[in-house]
Amino acid sequence: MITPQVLTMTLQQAGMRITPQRVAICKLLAESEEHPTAARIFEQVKVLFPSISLATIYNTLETLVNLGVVNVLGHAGDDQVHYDAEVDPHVNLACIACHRIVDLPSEHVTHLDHEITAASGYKLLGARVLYYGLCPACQAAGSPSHPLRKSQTGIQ
Amino acid sequence: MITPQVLTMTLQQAGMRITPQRVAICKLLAESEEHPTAARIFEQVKVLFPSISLATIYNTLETLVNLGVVNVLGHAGDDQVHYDAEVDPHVNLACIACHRIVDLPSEHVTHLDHEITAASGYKLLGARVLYYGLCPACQAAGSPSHPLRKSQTGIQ
DNA sequence: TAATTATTTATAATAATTCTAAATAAAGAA
DNA sequence: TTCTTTATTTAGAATTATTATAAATAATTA
Repeated sequence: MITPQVLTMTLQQAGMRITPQRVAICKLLAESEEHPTAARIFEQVKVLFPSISLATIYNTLETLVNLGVVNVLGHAGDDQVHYDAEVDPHVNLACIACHRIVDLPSEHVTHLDHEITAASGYKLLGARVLYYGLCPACQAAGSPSHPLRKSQTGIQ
Repeated sequence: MITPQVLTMTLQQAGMRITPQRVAICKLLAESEEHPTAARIFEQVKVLFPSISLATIYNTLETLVNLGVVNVLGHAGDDQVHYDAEVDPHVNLACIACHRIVDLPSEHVTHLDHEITAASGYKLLGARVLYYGLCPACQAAGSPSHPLRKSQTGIQ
């Protein structure tokens, strides 16, 4: 579990100013259970800062990603990039029916970093581990028939 | 290593017609060492089929993804979605400097499916396992200074 | 305080992807 | 084969997430 403070402190240590907008974005990212998109963050921060601009959201996200404290999950069926403030190794599980993404601790994923580093010689900066499928609830509601239609998956 | 035949047979078994355009796209996907984008596939297939449309590329990719024989890696620093015809468990490694993506076999990743299925109850349909960092060559050429600037990463 | 610099905002621009409708090709029946 | 029906492709328009730009604002320093 990451705290809002870690995010804001990271910005500060990178020489950036701690503005109220950035604090709000960091707080939302750290405390959100979902894996928000820029648009979702925008509409939530807008409640506190009605004049905030989408550009500020994108700028701050980009900075946090580049500093390595936020990961990018990519699209998850809605044409929007999802972000994850939890950068410790874990699996993200997206349901293609209800479009929710949940976190899953994983014994194997915790070892991946070292395995990859040792085998490849890469200097790792981030990861995007997203599995997709049908969650138990959506399976019970009736799984999609094959061949799958676009509206049924949407993972891109 | 997947073969072009597996892809075309999958289309056939799903009740779709085997057109020359689809065969060409399947062949390219299966034989490509890179992890191509729709635009890249388009320009390569265009050599054989000068009249092919981008819409055909997108339609075929969408179908193959929905049938589970092609995975979506998402953006890799170039604002374009990358595809991977290798759906057996492996790690995709993207270099944020040279923007190349390579495959990496992984002992841990091969076990992830079962671990996730057992722990979550999800019915898994696909995965997106992309790690990003600096490849050995780009490390030697000089790693980016912190804080990272946008043009240096580009993973989104 | 004034001067400087970083940040935010609003809006325009970009471009990947999707949609639409007409044209074309394939499959099956007679 | 030819006719009929259906699937597919094409070209181009439409959509929309994201990025870029420039003016306005806020923070910082002296």
